[in-house]
Amino acid sequence: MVTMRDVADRAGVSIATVSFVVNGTKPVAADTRTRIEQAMADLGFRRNAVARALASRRTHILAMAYPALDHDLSSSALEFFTSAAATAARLDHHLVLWPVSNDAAELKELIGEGLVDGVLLMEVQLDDPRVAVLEAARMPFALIGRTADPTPYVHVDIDFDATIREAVAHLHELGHRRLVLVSGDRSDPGMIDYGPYVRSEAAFQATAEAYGLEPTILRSGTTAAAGRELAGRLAHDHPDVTAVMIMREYASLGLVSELRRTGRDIPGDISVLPLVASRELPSLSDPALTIMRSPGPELGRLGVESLITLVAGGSVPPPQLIPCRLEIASSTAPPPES
Amino acid sequence: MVTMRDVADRAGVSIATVSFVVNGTKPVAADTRTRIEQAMADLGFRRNAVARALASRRTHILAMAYPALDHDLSSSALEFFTSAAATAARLDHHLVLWPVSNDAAELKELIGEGLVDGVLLMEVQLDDPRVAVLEAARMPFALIGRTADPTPYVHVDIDFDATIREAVAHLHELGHRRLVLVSGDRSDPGMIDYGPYVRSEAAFQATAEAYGLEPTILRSGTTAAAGRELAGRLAHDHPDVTAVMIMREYASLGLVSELRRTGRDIPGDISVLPLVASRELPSLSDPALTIMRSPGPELGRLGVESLITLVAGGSVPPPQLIPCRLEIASSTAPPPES
DNA sequence: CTGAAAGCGCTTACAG
DNA sequence: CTGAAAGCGCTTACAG
Repeated sequence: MVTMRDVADRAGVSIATVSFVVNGTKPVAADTRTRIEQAMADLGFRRNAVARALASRRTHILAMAYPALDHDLSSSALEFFTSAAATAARLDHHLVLWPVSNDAAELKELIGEGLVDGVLLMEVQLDDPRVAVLEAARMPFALIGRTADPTPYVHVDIDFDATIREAVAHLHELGHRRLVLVSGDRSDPGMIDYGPYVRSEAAFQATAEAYGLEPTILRSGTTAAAGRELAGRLAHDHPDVTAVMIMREYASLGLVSELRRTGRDIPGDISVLPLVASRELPSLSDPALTIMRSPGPELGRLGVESLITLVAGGSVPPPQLIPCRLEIASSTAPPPES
Repeated sequence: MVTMRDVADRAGVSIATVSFVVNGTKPVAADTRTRIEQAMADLGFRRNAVARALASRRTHILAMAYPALDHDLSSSALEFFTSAAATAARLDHHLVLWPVSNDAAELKELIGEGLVDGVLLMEVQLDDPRVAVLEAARMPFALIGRTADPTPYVHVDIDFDATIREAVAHLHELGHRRLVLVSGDRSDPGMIDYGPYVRSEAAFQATAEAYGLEPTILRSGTTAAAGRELAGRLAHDHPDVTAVMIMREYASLGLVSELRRTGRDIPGDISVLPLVASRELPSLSDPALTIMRSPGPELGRLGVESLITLVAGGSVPPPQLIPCRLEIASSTAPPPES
């Protein structure tokens, strides 16, 4: 391994001066700098990340804490991870994966090791015990999602208000007046307080009121089978509904396939609009789905950027709320003539 | 931060002795040990991972190098990551994400930082330039996948031979005699040499020969749309085929939906068997798909275990080839009477 | 603009 | 069984 000592010797300077040019920490005379840079190139020097971390008290490592397999994160999560890791790399950082459960003790242990400068907290609950652990440890963190009152914390999240507004506007423009929002099943203990459901439902109530519509809300599990079951409930309990906004992407596949199987035309008889969908979803269904696409990559990037800003001790970065964007395909159209 | 110095002072010993009990490195008298453990508990000591790493020359950090979004890794990849990270944690390690391209220079830079003890290389090509980089840097690594001749390297991979054998056996037992294997499109430059395709095709040739069947091989892109297009080719060019084994899971969804749209009953007229599928796939389709399920979690675990063994300098862990397992649902059945 | 030196918090021969 | 001390490869006041 080539160390600063080696570089310093070859350039005829002290290791402090080498450090100054490597980090740009202090001005160095042009010719000295040139000699050092030459020596580094000759020897193939790379600054050791561990020694740097110990001396500077900054590891430049960030942790991504996510509850392993608690829900179907799958494809959005991978987009998110990749974007976050790439952003971290661009800003001279690394990203470690902490697939910790929502219980706080495990997180506390990991923090104690002193390996990371900050934590990105995914799948935040409205009342999240992990936040207290992070605060007590004075560990910088950013929320991906929001607690009930996220004001005191650095956070980035989907803008559910704007997402619902755009979705409703799209359907309303097409002529739909009987819309339903399918939110997630909250019977699961961990899900009672799940922010995306709570906020979307509230946003739908408000938006529907603004349009003078009745805000019908249904719940569904996450699987395609749950989506199929939903199709039955819809036909039986809400036969007049002409458009469905649905938050679970796998369930939307089951919903569409069961609706078609039972003779409903999509989008002729009923429009289907998945709300927080990943890139792959549209093409997985027939007809291709119009979606509100999840801003996974943007959230990953912004989460890391915000966290690094916070760690650097600059100003506290403002919250970032990013709406899903409408991507039109073939599952929404004007309602049938009535 | 509580350091070993603090613990040593409170227990009335030297920091060396504290280190011995923390790591179990050397025998320590029972009462001394008790005093130290009490002091650690009182102070809430946690050994600093960075200092440990610098002194011991082992960071206990592993890197997961994967080409970001080169293909559709999505859901299997997340299972893999999570399993790998959890295994790492269980063995006192961390996992960092390196979404590096397949080009070797970037990997070399990262290795140079000295942050990681070893690298897990995903999406290995038959002739992979990254392997040379790793070898030159004397960086321990394990392949997830295989180079053309993986013998010299620690590797874990899907056992394509056994997977194809079980898939063919399943279909043959049902009575199918006209099978087709749908492999991936290799027109993409990076894909010409893609191991999973190459090995599956070879395995199918061999297995078909053993059964006295004609080994028809088609290629398809990864998307659902590509799967739909495939349905047309199948009907037109291979009308007598009664069973399709297919390697791309999204394409299998398009294939099934297009077959049904054009009036083919599944599994009545034709059986469909996705070969390296993730857990979610079966329920995403109607009928639910019988699959050969990808051993993502097992590969993640074995990859990390093998790599840690290698890093620890023990014996070189043997290759691990894990077959996909047959999970029967509703897309395979006896062929129609002819 | 540059250097000598302390120090980050551990591990690990070495000595006793 | 335990301790004193060197050392891992950097950063960072401090002095000049």
